[in-house]
Amino acid sequence: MAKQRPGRAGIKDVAERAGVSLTTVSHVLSGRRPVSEATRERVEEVIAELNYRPNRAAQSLMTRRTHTMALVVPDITNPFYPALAMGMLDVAEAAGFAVLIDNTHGDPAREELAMQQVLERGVDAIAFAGYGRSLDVLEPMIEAGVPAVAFGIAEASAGVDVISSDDHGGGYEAARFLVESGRRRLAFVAGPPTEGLRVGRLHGFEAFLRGAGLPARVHHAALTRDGGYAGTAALFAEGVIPDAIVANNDIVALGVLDYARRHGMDVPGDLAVVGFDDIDIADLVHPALTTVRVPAREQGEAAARVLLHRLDGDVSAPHSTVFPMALIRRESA
Amino acid sequence: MAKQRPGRAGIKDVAERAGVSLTTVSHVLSGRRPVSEATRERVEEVIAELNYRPNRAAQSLMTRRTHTMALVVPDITNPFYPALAMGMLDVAEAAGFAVLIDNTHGDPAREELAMQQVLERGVDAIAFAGYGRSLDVLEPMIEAGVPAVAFGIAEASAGVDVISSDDHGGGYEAARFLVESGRRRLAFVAGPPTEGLRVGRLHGFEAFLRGAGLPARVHHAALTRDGGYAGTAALFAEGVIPDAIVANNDIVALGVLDYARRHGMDVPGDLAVVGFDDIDIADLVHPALTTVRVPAREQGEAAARVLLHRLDGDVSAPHSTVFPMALIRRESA
DNA sequence: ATGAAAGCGCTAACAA
DNA sequence: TTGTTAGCGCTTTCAT
Repeated sequence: MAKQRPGRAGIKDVAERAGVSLTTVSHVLSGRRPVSEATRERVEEVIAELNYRPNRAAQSLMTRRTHTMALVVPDITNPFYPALAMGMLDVAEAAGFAVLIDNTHGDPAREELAMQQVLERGVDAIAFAGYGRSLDVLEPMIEAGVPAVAFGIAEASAGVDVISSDDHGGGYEAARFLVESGRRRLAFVAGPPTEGLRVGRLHGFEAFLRGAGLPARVHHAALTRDGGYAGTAALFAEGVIPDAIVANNDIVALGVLDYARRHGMDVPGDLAVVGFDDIDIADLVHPALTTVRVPAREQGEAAARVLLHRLDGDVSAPHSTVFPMALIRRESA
Repeated sequence: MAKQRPGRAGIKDVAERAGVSLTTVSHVLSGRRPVSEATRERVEEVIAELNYRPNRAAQSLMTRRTHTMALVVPDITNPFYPALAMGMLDVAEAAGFAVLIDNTHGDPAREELAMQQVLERGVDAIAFAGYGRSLDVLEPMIEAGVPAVAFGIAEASAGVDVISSDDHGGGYEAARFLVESGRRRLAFVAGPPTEGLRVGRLHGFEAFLRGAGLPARVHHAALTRDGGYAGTAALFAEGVIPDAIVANNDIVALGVLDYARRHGMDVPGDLAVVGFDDIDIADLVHPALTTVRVPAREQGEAAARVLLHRLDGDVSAPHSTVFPMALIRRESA
């Protein structure tokens, strides 16, 4: 009777074969209403026999739920995001949700496109990672009542939950660690001064040193390996020779290491180096990089959990979850 | 009149407001039947006014198409897959498809679950990457008529297209390059002999040397950094001292580099080292690793394209696409 | 060139 | 505990 793609059984087939109504079958599946043990068994038998699987499209049409969430990232190729994605996938899938990934290349136009998709497809919730820009893109989600979380922004704003890591604390700890291991002439290779995101790292670093009554030298450079090299060169060229350098991220730290190697310095003997992120390569380079780890996987898990809660009816005020960063001691400091 | 989630307009609203029938609106959207210029304009106006977006679930119910493909990978955290994913995402999205990513952790149970999902959700096509195991998991897809492509398997088999890279050629080129740059005592640190996948690299390596009348030493070790170290140690311990080592992948090559550094060898002076994959870190270590690049992004793009073709009605015999590998010359050889 | 009407496969009042 | 019935928002014959 049901036609679906030949071979695919429909709820109608099940009902017929089991000698019950559509409704009953629907209810043994959803459990939203009591069904006698005998009937349930019979139906379940038939379901197995026919290898019946409900059609999600039809379900969604009625329930307005797709059991799908979207993860929007600027660059899936940046190792931070796969780690985050894995965390999100694991908890989402465990809850029966599928995850749709969108790669925007940081392009605002594609970000908006992603939002359109979410709306059209009836995606139930969205996790958004941009490059530190504002949350305006999420406006349509809020309007449509689609639960949303954003990564990396410190403040939970109107309608969106926020997941981030404690950059300030990480910078603070890095400085503290260095000072406690005897360093006194610390410097920080930061990103361009305009870069709004991740300045917490620098601020935390400065905060500790201020408290310790030690000077904090800072050089702004590009957030690249070359930037790290150049920044270090600048630091060594002008003023006091540093005995420890904290880099804004691991890639930059690699540039610092390059400089040290090129100039025959011993790391960590002559110069201690600390990075941020704990990217995969951090423990593969030589000397292995001491770094402040940002919990990517955990953020992904948290995002999925928050979203799941919201879908479960949690309507409390938007929440901000901040993950502590952890100093990973390796060889470079 | 239409109720949807308050604020969301339905096709009915558009029809009413434009003073035409549902049918007409549907057709200006799909273009599947001529509509007078005047009507089309009016309808499009209203669509814009109401910010109308068709409901995909309803569409799918009729058309049996979700404009969604699934990408199933064993470990999204392995840098190869994000690159592949990005390629796939870019071409899929350009064609109006969304991509659902599944991370199986290489677990057969989760692989099967992914297949179930694909079936239930009516995903239109699937790209599958396993850990070199058989394609039996894809059986349900073939049965259901869902276009499927598999990565890394050389032979296109019943019902599934295949995308892979030319491991044999890569191994061959690595050996050739080394010999042409004057090396004569080449060795290969391979994975466990049981490992079916990626032996092409070794075979290609051996093939060239055989042709060149040169001996090919091989040591099997774990496919880890430590494995690379141990394999190298073994090679140096027994028999002729090699002047060039090709490692089964970059991580293993890192282990080789470790050994060289530890024993005060100059790379590439005393020992040339070549890896496989060109993972991100390859050009970040010191010395920067010469490696044979496997085209991850390209494979993802190709997969999406093949799938799109199949969905377009291409019913030719399953095809196998093999991408050439490219030797990336850096400092280690 | 346009409309009316019949579903797609399912859920959810409302009855019994 | 179970069944009847009316849609969900859209596409698609079949008429006009």
